[in-house]
Amino acid sequence: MPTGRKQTPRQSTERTTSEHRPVARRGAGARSAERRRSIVEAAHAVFAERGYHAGSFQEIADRVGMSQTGLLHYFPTKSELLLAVLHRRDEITVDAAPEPEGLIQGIVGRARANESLPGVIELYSVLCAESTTEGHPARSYFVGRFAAIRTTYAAELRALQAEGRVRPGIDPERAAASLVGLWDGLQVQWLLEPEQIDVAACLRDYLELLLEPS
Amino acid sequence: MPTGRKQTPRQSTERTTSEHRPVARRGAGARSAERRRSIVEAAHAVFAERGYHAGSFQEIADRVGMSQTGLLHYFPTKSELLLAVLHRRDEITVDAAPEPEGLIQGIVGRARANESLPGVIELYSVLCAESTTEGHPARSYFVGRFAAIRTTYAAELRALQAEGRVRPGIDPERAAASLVGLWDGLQVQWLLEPEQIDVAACLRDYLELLLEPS
DNA sequence: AGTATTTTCGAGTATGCACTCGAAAATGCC
DNA sequence: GGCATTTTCGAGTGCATACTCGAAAATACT
Repeated sequence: MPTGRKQTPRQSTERTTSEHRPVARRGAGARSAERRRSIVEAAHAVFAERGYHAGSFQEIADRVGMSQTGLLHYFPTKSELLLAVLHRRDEITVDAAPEPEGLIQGIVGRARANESLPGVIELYSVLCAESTTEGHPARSYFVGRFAAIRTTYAAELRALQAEGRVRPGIDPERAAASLVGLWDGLQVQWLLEPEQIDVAACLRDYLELLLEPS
Repeated sequence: MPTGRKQTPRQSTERTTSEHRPVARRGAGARSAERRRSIVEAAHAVFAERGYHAGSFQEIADRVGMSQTGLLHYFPTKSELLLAVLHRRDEITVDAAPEPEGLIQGIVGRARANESLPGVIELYSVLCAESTTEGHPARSYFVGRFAAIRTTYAAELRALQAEGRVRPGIDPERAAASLVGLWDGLQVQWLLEPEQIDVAACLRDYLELLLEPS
């Protein structure tokens, strides 16, 4: 057995996720939520730039302007902080996602919007691939997230199929997985060479291939 | 400025890449090449399982059955070892790639073949995303590799287009980037849930959408 | 003002990391 | 056997890491 990493779990007696503090409301408490938010924000940036393993408490603490130990008061372990960042990211993208339009408009629009916030994409792409490594704390998060997105897209495609608007011979499940994969794969290329890759245009091309010319 | 990482470059006086030792051929020399190969092999496995940052000289040395310092005799820096691994990977996949068939057969066949060697895919997916982080030693490798693959595919698509075998309205450059992205993105999902994703089938679906039904 | 509570941090622990140094052991040519 | 060279490693360096401990400072409710 090779060395391996320690990363003790630490049980985390309460307030594991982040919301609904128990009951106690004494002392300087109002500032707490704000602090947590700014920490999560800084952690988001650091994990996006460096990845989970290479990102450190120290750097996050530096950015937020407090000591490393002060930070540990809010997030006692690194993986807890990571999960808080990921869930925060969900909130952000859900908030910024009315998606009232059809499948094409919605996806292409979101892809265009993503171009202006590269940090979010970077976090997603880097952590997503990193999470396939052994014992990564974000693994189950990404497994669940991918499954959810795939079923959502598959349902939308089946609905369009019922209207006869999908080109014949398309399998909705496979097309949903392909759509997700295409998006993520293009984003990685875009991160490496933003000039060369037009994520939204490629996605539109693909979706137009899927749908009936009508 | 936050802490940051050291990672001194170290100049590497000679034999930077790996091949063509200078002239000296004395002492126990024949074993050297074999050793290097087994080290690169072990490093390949470790980087695939853990990524570059989380993978360590110590674990690689353990697997190859030698001391960490002994390993450093062959690869004086970690990034040199990484690049050796990546170039070795190129050799492997080029060797196993006759690709005499057409675009579809070739790509789908290679995707199927990849299913039996998950380590190779894992290495590729993990390092590729990791390389988008700041100052990653594999960044330029992946930039170059993506560009090369895209131009290859784009050329093949243009050739098919000249034969009238491509569905009208397809942009070869964007389709090439999409093909690469689709493949990579699907592989990440496959790494997370091998049962749920059929990479080769999805690729075939996409390629059949690109080409004229004929 | 007093006090319970929260927030913050300085100092420390144990560990892992890439990498250095210097020398012993192994090896092959003469 | 002698010798130049290569291969190997033990010991060490300096640094970064996640995380602990205990106490001081800040805060707000009474």
